[in-house]
Amino acid sequence: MDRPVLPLLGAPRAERADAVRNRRQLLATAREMLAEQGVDKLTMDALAERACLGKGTVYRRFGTRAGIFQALIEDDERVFQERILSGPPPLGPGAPPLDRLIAYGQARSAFLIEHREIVRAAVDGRQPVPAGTEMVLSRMHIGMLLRQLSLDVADLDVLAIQLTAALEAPLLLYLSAAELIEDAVRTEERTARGWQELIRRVCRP
Amino acid sequence: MDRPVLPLLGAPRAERADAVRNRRQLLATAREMLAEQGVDKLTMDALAERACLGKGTVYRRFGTRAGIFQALIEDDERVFQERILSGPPPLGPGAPPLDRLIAYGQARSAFLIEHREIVRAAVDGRQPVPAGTEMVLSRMHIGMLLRQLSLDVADLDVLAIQLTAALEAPLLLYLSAAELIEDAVRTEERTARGWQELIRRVCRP
DNA sequence: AGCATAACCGGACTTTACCCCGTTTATATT
DNA sequence: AATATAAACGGGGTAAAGTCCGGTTATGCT
Repeated sequence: MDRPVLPLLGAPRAERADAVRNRRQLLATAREMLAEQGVDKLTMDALAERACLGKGTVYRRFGTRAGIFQALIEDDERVFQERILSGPPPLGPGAPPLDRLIAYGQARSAFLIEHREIVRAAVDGRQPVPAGTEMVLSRMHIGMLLRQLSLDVADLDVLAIQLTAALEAPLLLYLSAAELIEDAVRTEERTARGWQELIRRVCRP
Repeated sequence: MDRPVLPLLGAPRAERADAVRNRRQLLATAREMLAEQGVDKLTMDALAERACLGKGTVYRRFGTRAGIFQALIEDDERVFQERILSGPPPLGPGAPPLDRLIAYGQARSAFLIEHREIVRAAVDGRQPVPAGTEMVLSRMHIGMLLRQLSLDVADLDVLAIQLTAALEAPLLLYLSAAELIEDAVRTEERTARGWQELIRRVCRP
């Protein structure tokens, strides 16, 4: 008569059905508003009202304004992650780690540029714990590929963080919005080439 | 009888004396509050009141909340910059560029860790033009040293941005506040070693 | 099915960033 | 010294973020 121990410690409990529905509803509405009016018209009040829900609900779901954008990105990241875990090489498995690493960086920066508005809005200086899980994906994947390369490096975790930062931060923090908007294509090209060269240099035996 | 053309186009005019005094006053007050009560008790109203100035003044001086922290950092950066421009080697001039590059990264990460609270508060996701001038210093200096190394690299500017990001972003975005607070010393060591190794690898002939 | 309870919901309330514009003041010119 | 003017000041006003808590509802157990 012991209960099925599925909530295996740590998964406190499955999300309630109405909660799931509301989250979907909120994310969908957020995307609509984003498409129609841009990032800064997306206020918590407006979102709640348009989704026909209370403001409290919005906050319980996402915690903070930046949290909404983090959730949106996580959502988009799922399909991106598919391409990495089971898509065709060199992005997916099958190619040599070095090629995958280069391909990953190029795909990732394209992704970040494509979602630049959301991605930047997800950065929140006030939260003590930095941003969201955004970079976890990159850090883990880059870390894994680095491990496969068996480089002679003392602290692979630190290297993974540094490379992740080199890949993502220019688009999050350092390139001016103007550069990204006016000439996204050129920026993407330079970034892609730069990444390739950086990785080649770092990973030389 | 033509006026002395000192405001040489671009320096629209010298700042008025009272404005200078008020800015100093505000920065000093901000530091006091920061030391006493931490970052998030530093509100615009509280700062204005404590400095015996109007709110409007605060905003004209700094534009935004994040702007205050950017100004504080810029202030601290001046003495840091001295060490680089005219301090003893290897940080200052005189040492080979590779050594200076490594030394710079280590000094810079120590600086960022020491000022972690302010630095993070200076990051503002809502402003379209990224952060402040914070990273300009790093990008320029790293760019200069890279140029001196005459590496065989296609796009040195991109490399400079990437390395700057690898240096700064972990401390701005990616390391959790917990790691930085609980074990700042260890974090600093790992970062410093990691930087050294990264630079060595990137700059191999 | 009925019940206990934990999770969820809503929206009024508080706090805070940021704007605006009539008033005051420093500075350059005569 | 008097004056013109551009800049700086102040503080009340707006809108948006984030908090709270009494009422409601889904879910698991009997």
